[in-house]
Amino acid sequence: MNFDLILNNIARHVLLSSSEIEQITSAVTYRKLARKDFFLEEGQPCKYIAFVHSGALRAYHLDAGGKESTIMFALTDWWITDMYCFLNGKPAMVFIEALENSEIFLLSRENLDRLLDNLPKFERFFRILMQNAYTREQLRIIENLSLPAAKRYDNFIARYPQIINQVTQKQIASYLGITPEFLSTIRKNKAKGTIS
Amino acid sequence: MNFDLILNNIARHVLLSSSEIEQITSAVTYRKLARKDFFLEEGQPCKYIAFVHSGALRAYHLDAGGKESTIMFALTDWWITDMYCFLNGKPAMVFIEALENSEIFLLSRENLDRLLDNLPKFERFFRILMQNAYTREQLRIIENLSLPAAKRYDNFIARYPQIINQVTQKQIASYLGITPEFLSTIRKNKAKGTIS
DNA sequence: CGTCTATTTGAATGTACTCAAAAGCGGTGG
DNA sequence: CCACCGCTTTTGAGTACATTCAAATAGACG
Repeated sequence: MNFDLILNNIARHVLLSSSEIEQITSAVTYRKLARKDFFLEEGQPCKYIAFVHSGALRAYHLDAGGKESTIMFALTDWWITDMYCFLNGKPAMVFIEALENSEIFLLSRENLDRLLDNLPKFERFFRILMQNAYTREQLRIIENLSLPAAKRYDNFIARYPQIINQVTQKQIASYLGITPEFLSTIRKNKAKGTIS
Repeated sequence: MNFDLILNNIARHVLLSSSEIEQITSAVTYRKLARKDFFLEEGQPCKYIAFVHSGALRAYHLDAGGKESTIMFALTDWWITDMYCFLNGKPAMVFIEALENSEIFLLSRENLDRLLDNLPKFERFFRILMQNAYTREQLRIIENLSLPAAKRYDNFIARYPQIINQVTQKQIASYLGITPEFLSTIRKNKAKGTIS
């Protein structure tokens, strides 16, 4: 089992001793997901937080009318779960599916709590993880409120340039809160402006 | 100086010893804000996180066209700042103004870091604060993407029933991402449905 | 009391959506 | 490995939701 990626992800924020490394690696479990497998389904208990070792996942909400709203993408080296339901023991509000064959590390609520209780470094790491998640979502809210769809698309592409190879336009549209048809016309208009 | 409210806010998540209480109370400073005073202005350094001891604040973004987008409200017993800029030392992206005469406690970045370094309990408290902030924003994003404006308004009123006495409709509209005129017609339609 | 801002109302406009159909592309199985 | 099938993307027409602009009314603050 290769823990380099997940340990480096943590070590980017806190320095880990070999004992701490040992406790962390023994707290997580490895799992493979095939393309289109679900890591989590709406209504199910959300028992784990996932670290993406390889591949790509997507979390989305499905409303009564069947409309998908993409909450987040998680590429390699990202953490993902339905955080509210994971932390509060509620049934999941979202689906999380593998966009391609993926490998993830799972951390259960009980093991997370044990790490938080026993390793001050991990408490700090998780605090920083939550800080970053919060400020990222805050920024997304500011953009959703203040920018038109075309500009939000530009920013998305600029911020996550590598993502376009792994997700469909339909999925990007549902992340931006617009229809795939409308994203298509946005892209057409953009192309018109370009001299090639 | 009455620290009961802020200490209780923290003690809701972690138990504090008298030494810890002493370190926390000596890390914060008290400040009064008159109605319409700014706690923070766009472009300025964001040096503090604020705890609202009394009154109410509002954070909003102002775009090039002069349109306001309300990021969050903070009533009594809430924490507020431009978290991204506070944590990363960037100039503020938002204005934070007092909606009425208010009293706040300020915690500087340096003092926050000291508390995080010296008090594991405070690190835990702040982690939980960030967790809650993150999951709240996540929920807001889901609603913004999947619900029509009228439903978002209902949810807002249901979630923060006391807030309607302290903020204007114009401010609520800018929180929901719609114009005040449109919120007005939403309310009119709602009233029509009601037999009184 | 007077002024300034918020709220309501209505008309005209525009942005983004729905529906439908054609074209493109990718995955899968023969 | 190619051909088919299904899903994604594009395109266009018609529509609906929400905006802009303007003006009248109401309400709040100094």
